[in-house]
Amino acid sequence: MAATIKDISKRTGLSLGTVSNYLNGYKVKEKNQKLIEDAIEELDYKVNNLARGLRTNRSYLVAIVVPDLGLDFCIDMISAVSNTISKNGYNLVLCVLNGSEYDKVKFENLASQNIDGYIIMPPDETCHIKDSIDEISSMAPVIMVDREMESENDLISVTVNNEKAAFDAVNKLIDMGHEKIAIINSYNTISTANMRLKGYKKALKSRGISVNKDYIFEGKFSESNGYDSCKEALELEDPPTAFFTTSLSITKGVVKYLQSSEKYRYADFEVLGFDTESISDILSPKLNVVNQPVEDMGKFVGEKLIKLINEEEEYEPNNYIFDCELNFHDR
Amino acid sequence: MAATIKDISKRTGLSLGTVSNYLNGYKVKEKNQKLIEDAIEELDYKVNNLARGLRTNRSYLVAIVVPDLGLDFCIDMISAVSNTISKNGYNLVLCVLNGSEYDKVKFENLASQNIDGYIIMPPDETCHIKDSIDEISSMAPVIMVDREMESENDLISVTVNNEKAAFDAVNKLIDMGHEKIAIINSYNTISTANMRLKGYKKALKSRGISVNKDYIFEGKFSESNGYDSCKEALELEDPPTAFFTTSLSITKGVVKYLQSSEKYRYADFEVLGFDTESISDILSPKLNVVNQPVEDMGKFVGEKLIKLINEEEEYEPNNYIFDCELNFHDR
DNA sequence: CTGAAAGCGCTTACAG
DNA sequence: CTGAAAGCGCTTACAG
Repeated sequence: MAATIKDISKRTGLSLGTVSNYLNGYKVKEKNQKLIEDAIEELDYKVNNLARGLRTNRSYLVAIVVPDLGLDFCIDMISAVSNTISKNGYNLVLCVLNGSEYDKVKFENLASQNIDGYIIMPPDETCHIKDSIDEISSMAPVIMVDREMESENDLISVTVNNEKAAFDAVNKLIDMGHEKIAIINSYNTISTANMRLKGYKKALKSRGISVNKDYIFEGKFSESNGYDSCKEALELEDPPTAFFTTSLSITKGVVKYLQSSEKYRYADFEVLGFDTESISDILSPKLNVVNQPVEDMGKFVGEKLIKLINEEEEYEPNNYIFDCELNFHDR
Repeated sequence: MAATIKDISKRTGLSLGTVSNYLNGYKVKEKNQKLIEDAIEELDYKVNNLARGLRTNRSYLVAIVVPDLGLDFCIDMISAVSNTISKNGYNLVLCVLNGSEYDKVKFENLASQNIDGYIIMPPDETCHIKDSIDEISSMAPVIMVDREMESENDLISVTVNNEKAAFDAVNKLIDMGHEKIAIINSYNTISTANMRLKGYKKALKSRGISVNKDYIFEGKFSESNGYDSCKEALELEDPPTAFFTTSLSITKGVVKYLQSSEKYRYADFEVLGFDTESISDILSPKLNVVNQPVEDMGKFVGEKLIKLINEEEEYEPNNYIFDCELNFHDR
């Protein structure tokens, strides 16, 4: 059996309250402090967070809810958040909501753990958990990340300037001489996808290039969407010369098609994708990349959440917007 | 304030015990059951796992400790485990031990959460947490994954047949006509790396090819190790014609070097790597892959841990070994 | 600075 | 099948 505060109390002859005071950083007579420290050492005492949490209404648990561990963005976000909160003594509970029938149950399991704060990247089918988010957000601070989502309570959200990033990226492709640019995107019910499409259209228009509906592809953030859309695009009478892809998996699908095709060569097309840094270097020529500042975002989100939990800051609904970085290779 | 069992008790006129019995699936008069269910519905009552856990010594938390979220193996393992345990009402706490000075603190934070069971993929510098693992393993079931590690208490471990997989893979390269095969590996203090090196040597010997020390590279499981080692290998007087790489990141480094080199072409070398499925298809020619059955392993580990937690199974130290699958492309 | 006591929300024998 | 009571390990006013 693990030692409890009671054991420390018995061994030192001090009351529970005094031991507790020491544990929580309150003043204790130096002599007693020594006594307690020795007892802790000898009994190998560890605070029981369950008990502490029951009293203080704290679990020291932060939850991060993500739609898909296949997305580099998610992984990097988890990594950054994990780092930040662990420095503050918090642990990270990971909840993957992949659109399955279990999502609701998973979220309820989460809710029963008295989580101190939530970081949520909404899955595609947001409806599943919309109510749950509303409910949770009245219990603990919630920060929405990456994708916006309408909610009863206004929430803090942290996103990237998707429209501007797409606008800049497509402009760069035009600078390089491309006019026939396809976009392979997710559904525009997802806020990020919608914004990227907007930026794409805006860029074309700003340069006097008309938007060709045939060049706009919608599907999942998946390899097969990239693969199939690329195939379809190249079968057009007037096929595109460049591809603007809005996720790593879509980009992979496009490259896969180009590499496996007998008719086309990857090197003959310009491919520009969101979040593709990790595979850019292994291709020749390299991919062009729209980099999201995930690490910065994760750190920001983690620190913000801790402050909200500690009530060092008031919860004020706001949308924090980060800028992307373009990384074009030289040809 | 969230409703408690007390509120339900008041509203229904039943005792705390009866409500608790209902909640835990014990028999309750049908009439009372209805009463309770209505009250739960109206008050939107949710069990407080903190309180329940304090009594039952259960946190409904399973922890997974990983060395690096950059490894596909880790991600897939997390994904599989998460899926499995969430079906059983458990939540997953993620702890990333990346070899930093904070590792020890992170692990202690974990330990204070009364985790019901641990899944641990040891980081490179196992020494950091060796003691902690010994300590933890006397409190809750621990399953070691991927890498073996000596420990005071014998533990359950789940690994892949690394030696055989490497043996088979290198044999296949020899079948394809290669004799000058470099291995770019991690340090052989890591059990997986050590086993893979053994298999590599064994394969060469079994085919009468002498092991050339110049072809054996050791470093981190990192892109830069792959890149630098590949460069070094090709600068040898008698450079290799094939590369056997033991991780995704190493493989990426090798491919990156070959793609960016002016002297060499990626297509002229055979590259065979562990865990490289995710990037195989976007290269031409495709990569040869040693696939670890991560999903199966994760499911197995998750289910095993739940059984151990529920004491449906005795904890018996054992090493469960899974087989890898080779995936060679046709040239 | 310290001690005694109440209580966080739940479960668990024990009577009945 | 149900109720009263004790207790899980901690914190928190409140006296002193």
